[in-house]
Amino acid sequence: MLDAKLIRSEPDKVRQALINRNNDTKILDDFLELDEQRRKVLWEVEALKAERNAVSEEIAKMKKSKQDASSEIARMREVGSRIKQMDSDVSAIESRLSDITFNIPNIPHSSVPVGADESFNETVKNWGQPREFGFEPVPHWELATSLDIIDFERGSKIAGSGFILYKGLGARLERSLLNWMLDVHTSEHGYREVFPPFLINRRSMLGTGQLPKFDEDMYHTDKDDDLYLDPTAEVPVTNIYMDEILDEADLPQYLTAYSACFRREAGSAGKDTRGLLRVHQFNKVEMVKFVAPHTSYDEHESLLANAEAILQKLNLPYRVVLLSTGDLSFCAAKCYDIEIYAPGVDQWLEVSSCSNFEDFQARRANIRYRPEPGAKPEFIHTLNGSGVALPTLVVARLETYQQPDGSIVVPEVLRPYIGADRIS
RNA sequence: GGAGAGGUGGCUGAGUGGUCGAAAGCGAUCGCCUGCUAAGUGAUUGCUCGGUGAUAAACCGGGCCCCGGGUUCGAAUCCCGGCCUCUCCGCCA
Repeated sequence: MLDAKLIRSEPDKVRQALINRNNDTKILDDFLELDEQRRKVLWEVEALKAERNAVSEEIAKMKKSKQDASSEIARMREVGSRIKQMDSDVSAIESRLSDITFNIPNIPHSSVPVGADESFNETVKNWGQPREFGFEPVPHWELATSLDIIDFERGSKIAGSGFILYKGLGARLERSLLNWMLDVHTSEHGYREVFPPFLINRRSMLGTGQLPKFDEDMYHTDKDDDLYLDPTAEVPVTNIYMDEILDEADLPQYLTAYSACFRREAGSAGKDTRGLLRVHQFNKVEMVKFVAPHTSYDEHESLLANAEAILQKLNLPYRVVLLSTGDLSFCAAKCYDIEIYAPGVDQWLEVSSCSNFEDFQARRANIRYRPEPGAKPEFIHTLNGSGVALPTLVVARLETYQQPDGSIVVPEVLRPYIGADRIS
């Protein structure tokens, strides 16, 4: 969320950000009005409390010297009940205000192209050449089904459509990719591995911004637990330091984690959802960074490079897209998407999203650090990027490395993990 | 799931209705002392909201002793609910 002081003092900046994001600005006006109201009521109730504190102290003294304090007590009884009423007014206002604040998106960074939708996104890099085929490449669901490495029908039978059953070398490939990516990030990119819970409480979901806006995209446990299935390891990993004040020496901190990811992806059906293109449960390796504010844009570039390295090692052509203000996600100040080419479906598919949230998530999750010993705590900056998401990676992998006979070549780097050089 | 114990500042830990934002110790910061280190010594040392002010320093006020309610003129302290931790029992991959 944004700093209330910033919204108050520079409302035009916030208004412009909302316009650039193609959002309604009414939310800003609601905030300003309610914020004014809050301070007015707060001022009154605090004056009453100050009086109560002072008189209570006098009462204590009078009682000690055996004086009669009954008229003061009677008066304070009145004051007390007014305070009670006003306190409940304040908390009603504050809860409405926090609903509003939690729904105001981040302000895009100045380097983000301004535009209402994805047509304003900028491709900033192309790497590799899509492979030339001497035959017609087939989509991954055909390859995987005929090789019996993914069983879409039985996956649906067990859980429903969008839930995938990997078999044999398909399962092995899944596991190999996860292990290999984690190994690359930990041994070559300086990340520390963590293995987080997959069920997440409400507070954490608020902290990283999945709630309150995207409730309907999340799986939620029934009964009284009030737990969400994690939609990405970003959530549990970023919230590791919720409500903490880190030392400057603790930064920067690079964490990487595998998690299964659960998303409803409600309303989707049709051509773009076949095979692995849109699933409700998938595997992903995520990278999360906690950094000092002045370093976050450099850290953002190296985060992107860490994700790119995975694709380069697999020799999969990709492009890097800088998202425009209209396509930028709610919490992000700046975001690069990495898309890989999948020849069988002839599409560029998002395989990673690398975002700098600046202090937006840190403020929600209350994650701070001391710039130096004894200094006032400041909010840190958080970043994260997929490193990378498996479904689209597997799609591109299968389709790119397919052979005329329907078998699939295993890239060099994965052979030690899979224990085979070809899936056939 | 059942029974019990407990949750106080960066840490240890005292505090059962008023002068307690909280003793003491440790740690940390700044200074003094010291050939260096250690020891000693003095001072400082929480977070947050609002106001005045320059979105400074400083000052004034509110709130915070796990969280939320309640009792009371007044709550770290009493009562209720919740969360978490530990111990024992049960169940279990």
